[in-house]
Amino acid sequence: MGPIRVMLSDAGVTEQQWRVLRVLDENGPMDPTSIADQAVLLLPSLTRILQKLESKGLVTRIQSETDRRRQVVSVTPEGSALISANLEASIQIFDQLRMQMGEDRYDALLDLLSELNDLDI
Amino acid sequence: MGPIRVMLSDAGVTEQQWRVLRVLDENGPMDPTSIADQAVLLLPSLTRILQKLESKGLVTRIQSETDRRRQVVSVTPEGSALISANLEASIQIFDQLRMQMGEDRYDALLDLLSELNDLDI
DNA sequence: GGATACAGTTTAACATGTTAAGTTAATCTG
DNA sequence: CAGATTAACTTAACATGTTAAACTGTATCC
Repeated sequence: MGPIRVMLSDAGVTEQQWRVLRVLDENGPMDPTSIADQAVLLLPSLTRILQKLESKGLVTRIQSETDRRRQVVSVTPEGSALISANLEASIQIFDQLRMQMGEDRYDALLDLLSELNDLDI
Repeated sequence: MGPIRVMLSDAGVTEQQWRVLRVLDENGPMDPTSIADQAVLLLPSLTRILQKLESKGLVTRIQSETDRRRQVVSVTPEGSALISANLEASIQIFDQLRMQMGEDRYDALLDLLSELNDLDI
């Protein structure tokens, strides 16, 4: 189990749940479609993840008033606490990986993966 | 659904099942641990995949005589037929992707992913 | 204004990812 | 040689990936 997963496992969330929390933390309240896009998740996966996060009390969902098909997902104080308790360590772990691979190669990898993802083959 | 998945779906196998078949096709009969290593799959996943492939009649498993913990997995004639019926098209699809990304970038991506995998973070 | 198409999510079903625990056979050690 | 350890898989349990279908509001268009 990689160090990230160990850390998150201790915190009680999975990698994908963590990713969703971070996206919300960085962008503020937003709708599932946008979250899925930024967290690189398909909507059916996100649906389940949001249900889990909601049952854990880490996020809340409210129906949009203007368009009742649409939701707005927000982080709860508990969710914020979990994020700030782990953000620093999470960043350090990825920085360490970046150093291990070499910054250039690490950045190149992210670029290439992003390019591949955009090709949507 | 990407073109590879479309093709394999028509053939009745998943990407992972296809990967296992190709590894066996290239190396001949081999044991699950080696297959898992070459196909980049964890053993529990491979166990289920081999069960599926066996139930489809695409591979057979026999217990090793010298070490009865160990198995030897082989492709059946039906498995070979499926491989030769799809190998050419499969290669073309990946060649096309390689061209779309540019050979250099495609090769670089494979290198970097392999490097990341070896770091086993 | 009602049938119809479209948008945003959710459900369902099946396959794999991931970790821990279980099983059986081989090997090591005192 | 008996008991402990290791090896090779398998099972189990839970989470996500992936595709198709369903569901519920909104917008459209004759």
